[in-house]
Amino acid sequence: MLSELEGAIMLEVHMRRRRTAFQVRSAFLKSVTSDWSGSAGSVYPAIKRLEESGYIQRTTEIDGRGTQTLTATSEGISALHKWAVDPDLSAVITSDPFRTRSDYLSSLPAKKRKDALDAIRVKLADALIEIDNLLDQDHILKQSANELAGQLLRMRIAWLDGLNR
Amino acid sequence: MLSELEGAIMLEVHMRRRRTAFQVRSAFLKSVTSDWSGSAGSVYPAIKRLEESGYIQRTTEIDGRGTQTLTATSEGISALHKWAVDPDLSAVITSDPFRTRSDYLSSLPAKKRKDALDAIRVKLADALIEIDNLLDQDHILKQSANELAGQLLRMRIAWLDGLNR
DNA sequence: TTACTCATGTAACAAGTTACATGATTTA
DNA sequence: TAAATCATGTAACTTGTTACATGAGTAA
Repeated sequence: MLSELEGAIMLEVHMRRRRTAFQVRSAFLKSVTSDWSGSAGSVYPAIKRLEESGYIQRTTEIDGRGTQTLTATSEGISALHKWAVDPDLSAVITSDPFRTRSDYLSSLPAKKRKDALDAIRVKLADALIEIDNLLDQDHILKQSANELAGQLLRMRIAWLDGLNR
Repeated sequence: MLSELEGAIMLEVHMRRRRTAFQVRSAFLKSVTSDWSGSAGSVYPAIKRLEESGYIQRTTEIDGRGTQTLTATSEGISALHKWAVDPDLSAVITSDPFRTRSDYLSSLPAKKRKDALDAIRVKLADALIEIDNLLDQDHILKQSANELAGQLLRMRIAWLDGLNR
């Protein structure tokens, strides 16, 4: 089964029909939801693995720059589908730094707590604005993901507001 | 700054006043929100690091079993607080397998999509029942975390329902 | 006495991060 | 022509996973 990073790379390559490793990296680097750092040391080896598994095909362009265009093979598309629809993977609750801290934060004495929560709310509001801006633009391929990220932030803010009352 | 795993270990040790490494591991292993696997190979080295940083103190009990009780030092408590209230860490949007798949799932043709979403909804409902059961019990120290995990699952289910309409 | 739980740890392996290294093309 | 961007990759290091190794205490 594909790893989360491998699946995300396959998604980029397949959904956009063709991508270079550099474009995949850039997408991760720019993503507001910092799912993956997009570090060269993770993306290039992962693509190498996907190629060795026969999920990705590489075509070297004749542009002197050595640009390599990646496309998903039919086996790659199958593997991607299997990975994407697996119900267990979609039900997993992964680590959330906000959730990890929530009980500690709510246990703080009122004054200290208010200061901490106010600073956090500011950052959450900033992040939300950034995501809402994205939703106003094109980004058709990431619309649901950005929508869900926005909902997550709103959920956190609502939780903070519930505490301070 | 503490890593997420180190912070979570400090939280366990500090919030419960004293813990053995085994108890910390067990808490992670049993946790419904599978934030950390609780593997021995991650917990024991992390505790070693925390001890070397002077954040945790180790007392070996005289029970023949070699049980080692861990307590947080005052430096450890300071580091924990700094880590817990850092606004940037609370605003981070970490990887979410459900969100990663959301755009792919919504792009599927109606029939295929319905089958996939139905299977996922079943798993989400199961996970939600498990969390709601936990909330009915004691678990005072993890109440907020479990509450937020439940809200996350409800959010996913609502998103699925929105698609199938 | 057998099985389970409590208890600590290491070794091999896999995967990710940061930093480095290199060079072509484009834009100001 | 200098700076930014496009483009690919490796090396050292850190962290985490799986599996192994060991042994004491407890309950059936």
